[in-house]
Amino acid sequence: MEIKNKEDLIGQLKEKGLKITPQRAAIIDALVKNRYEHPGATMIFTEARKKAKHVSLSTVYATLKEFSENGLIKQLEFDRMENRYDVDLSDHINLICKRCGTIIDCTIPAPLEPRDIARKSGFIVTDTRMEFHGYCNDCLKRPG
Amino acid sequence: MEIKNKEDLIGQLKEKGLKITPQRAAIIDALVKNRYEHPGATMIFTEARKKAKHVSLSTVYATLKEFSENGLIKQLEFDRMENRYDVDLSDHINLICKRCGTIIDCTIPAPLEPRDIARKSGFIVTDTRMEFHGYCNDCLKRPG
DNA sequence: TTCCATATCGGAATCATTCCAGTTTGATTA
DNA sequence: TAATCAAACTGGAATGATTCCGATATGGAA
Repeated sequence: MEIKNKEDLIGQLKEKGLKITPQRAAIIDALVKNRYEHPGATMIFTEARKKAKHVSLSTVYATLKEFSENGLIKQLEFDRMENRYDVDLSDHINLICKRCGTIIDCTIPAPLEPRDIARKSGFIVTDTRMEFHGYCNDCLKRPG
Repeated sequence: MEIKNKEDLIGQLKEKGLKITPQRAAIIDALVKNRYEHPGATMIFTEARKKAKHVSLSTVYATLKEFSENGLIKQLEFDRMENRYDVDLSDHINLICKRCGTIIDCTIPAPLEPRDIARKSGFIVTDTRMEFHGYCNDCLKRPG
């Protein structure tokens, strides 16, 4: 499941027991069509409106959250910038431009060497962010 | 410069031509003293107040931003959670608990294998975040 | 001591995101 | 095909971390 299309995502929705609505179809369209832009909620809202006239921003947010939580897409979180969404769930590095916000997928495997990245893509790495999210030992022991 | 203390940071301030104020000294104290907690602005504010009675939250934010931009500390950015600050600028992985927000430093080198991390630390990785921030090719060509 | 660029201040503004309470609807079942 | 209801949608209000603002204070060079 490297390259997901609309049908794949709708299939996943059904599997999870989630409903397929015109709004969701339009949002999926927007996500797939603009996959390389790693669109944010605003762009998805604008794009989705072209297909389904009646989509609200609240719905776009709720839907993107729902999709993320169900593993259909990945949410790339930021601080003073809109979150962005990625349909490509495979392991890859995101090259994020501090100036223009462009996000480029980088599939160079294993040894994460900023120098290699730079040489191969022309991207200059000033700051690396490598985080693993999950559950710490203490929380795993604690019930709840 | 693996383990930074108060004097190191004040030295860096001088080097950069930044002023040393009671507020900044108190903020540096808070940063160093709570380094393993990776404190957020609120905790730094509370801690700094214990030393310097007159520090405002605005100043804390401005100062942390200033310090981050000048490379004295590293800002760990989040979406719906306070940003956190790290005095340790060496390459390391941050293990972030999704439930309690604890941030644990992980100094395992090279091949970033979630399984290894889990085995060595008892941390269960559900989500990896590896991002390189910098400048893309297009932006480098463009003037400004 | 003077001086001024830099810091600090509190309060208002920002803005992406979430919450809420009321309405609509997909899709299951009879 | 209609009835049913949990799930989804809606717009507007609320949230909350962070930034902005214009005024005031001050570190440290001369």
